[in-house]
Amino acid sequence: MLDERKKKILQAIIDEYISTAEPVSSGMLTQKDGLNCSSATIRNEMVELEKIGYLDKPHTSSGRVPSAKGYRFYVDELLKDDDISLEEIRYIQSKLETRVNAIEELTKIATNTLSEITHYTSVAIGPKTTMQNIEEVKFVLLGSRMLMAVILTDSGIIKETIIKFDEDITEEQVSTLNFIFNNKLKGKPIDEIDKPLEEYIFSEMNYSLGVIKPVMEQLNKAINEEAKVYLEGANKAFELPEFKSLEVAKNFINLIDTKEVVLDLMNTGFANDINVYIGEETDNEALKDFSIVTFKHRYQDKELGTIGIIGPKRMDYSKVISVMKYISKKLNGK
Amino acid sequence: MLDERKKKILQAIIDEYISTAEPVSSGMLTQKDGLNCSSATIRNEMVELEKIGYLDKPHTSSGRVPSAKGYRFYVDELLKDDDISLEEIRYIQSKLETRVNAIEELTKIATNTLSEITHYTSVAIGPKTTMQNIEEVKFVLLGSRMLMAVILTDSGIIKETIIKFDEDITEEQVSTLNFIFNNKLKGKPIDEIDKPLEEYIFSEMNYSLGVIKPVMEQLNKAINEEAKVYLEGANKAFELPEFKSLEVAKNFINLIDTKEVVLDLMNTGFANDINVYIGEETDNEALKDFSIVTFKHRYQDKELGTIGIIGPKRMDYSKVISVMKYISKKLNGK
DNA sequence: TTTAGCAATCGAACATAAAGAGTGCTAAAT
DNA sequence: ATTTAGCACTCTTTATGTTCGATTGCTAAA
Repeated sequence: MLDERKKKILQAIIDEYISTAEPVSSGMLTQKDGLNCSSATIRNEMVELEKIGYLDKPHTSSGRVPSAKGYRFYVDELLKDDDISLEEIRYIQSKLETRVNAIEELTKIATNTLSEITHYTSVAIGPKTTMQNIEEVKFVLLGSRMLMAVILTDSGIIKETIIKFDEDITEEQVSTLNFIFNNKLKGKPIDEIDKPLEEYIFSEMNYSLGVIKPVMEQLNKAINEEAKVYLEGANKAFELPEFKSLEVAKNFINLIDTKEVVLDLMNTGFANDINVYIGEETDNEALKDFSIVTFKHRYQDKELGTIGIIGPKRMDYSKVISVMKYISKKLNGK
Repeated sequence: MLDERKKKILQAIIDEYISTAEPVSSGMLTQKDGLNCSSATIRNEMVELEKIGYLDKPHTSSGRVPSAKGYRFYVDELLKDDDISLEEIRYIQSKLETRVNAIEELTKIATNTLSEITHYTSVAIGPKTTMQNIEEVKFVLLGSRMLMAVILTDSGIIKETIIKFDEDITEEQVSTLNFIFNNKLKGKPIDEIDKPLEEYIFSEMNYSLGVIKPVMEQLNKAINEEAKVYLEGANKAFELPEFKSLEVAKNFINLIDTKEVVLDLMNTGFANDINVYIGEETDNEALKDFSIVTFKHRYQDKELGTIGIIGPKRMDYSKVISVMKYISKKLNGK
């Protein structure tokens, strides 16, 4: 579709624009290696590239700027692979090697590392608990009127919640609860605990356990709770030249404060790949100046959440994608 | 120290500036009720107020702006009390009435409410676990190589942590752990669990329980973990006129992203009062354009954390302080 | 002690000009 | 057929000046 020279020029323009944030002129490009032609020739090519929508011009007499379509072509076809240095690899390794006990912590570390290396803002959401199967539910009595329920799912996610009662709970009641839940629910999908439990209680216990109602209520609440969100390096964004525009800055803040838009995007996307959403591609006004790159965080191929980067449309896709691929692989293989 | 008229003028200037963010002119003030004199008289008074450092002038021919010292006088001497409407009281009540099971949730709700009502950004930090006494420690086996430890402190804070082992743990070992911890540690300060435990294990158990080391390590880690931080309404700040300045916006983002400065400030402050830090008063460059108001969140007089507001120097101290007082009282009395 | 009056000061808004960067097009060169 | 030199044209940026209005400080009268 695009001849070699056009590809080279497009790549050069995008690389240049990514690093300077300034419109790229034909004159500038003649100074690059590999392009053995005059500025006039480049100008002619630029008109072509603009015609097919890969480039934009802020105004008549300015240099060119990549369009969303241009970035898309760049990401899909021109990307340098493995744009990650040895130091970066070492740094990531050292961070991920930290011995952690809970998956949440690992997610946090990964998110932080991603932001550190790319210098962009990084977001993570925990897994949807509702999608997991129950491995084990344990109840612990705290004081005399408080119960903690700990749910362990088959992918190792741990979720705990507290249930308060207006009257004292006995150790015996706790044992009964533990018995019921662990015998009847093991391996069941977490969002379907109501039904088997109801059946069981009805058929074998004759509703004898009065504590079951508040427990079920609180468990349901805990399970359906929104996944936790981690945000790292929001301040880094403010060093970017695009944040000179108050409009852009404000949009960004709204994006990461309400989180809704970003999370929606993170919940779409394919499981086995890195997903790139470039500026206005998503048809969402709030995202027009930003790009989002996400991947599903998996451990031994079980989905544990989504981690993403949010940065300017002019983000260093090559680096971001390379680093993500590496982190994703490391997380999964651990 | 200040005669009545000067006080009135100062108050009028600050009130006006708080609501408009524009330098206040002598002419403007003559239109206010209660000041029955000409603009020239007010001008004379203004020079006086400027001389003692309560007012500033952006430039020679502009109106006056309150200085940090001016705000300080305003907060200490001129504040309208109970600047809170019936609707606001109702709103706060309805929010705080929500039945919650964990203290963390209540803190979150209070923080959110505070931000909603004042329209400023609100921050909360949980209590320092180290300052509490242990009420109960419970261990739960999850799977075969994972242990969850749940610590209940005397002020009702619950802290849980996960310990992973390289070999299987038996239910018996768990029982032993529960026995040791609950018999030897009840009522002890949480940051001193090592010593009595060590003594006990040494004298009565002869180090027989091999699992104790990783448990202690992880417990210590959990106890000394930084307190959780809640942030609400960061985006609201961007509606303020002072955020037209990119400099200010950037400072703000850094403040709430790194959090360090704000948390330091929140950790100082007196327990029984509302603490106000106005702009450059703190000698911290990053805070020069902002004010911070904090209070200790208590329940039945036990300290549960700190909640604060961060807003422009020109914040509505009267409203913020009134609302805080009310929320503080409500939280404590619950 | 207060106030009217007024010159002086400064910022904001607007207009204008000059400089510089970059383009598109034309016509010549390869 | 392609490439390129040359040049007019366009648009931004920066600097400069001008006007307008708001507000002050000061002086002198009330």
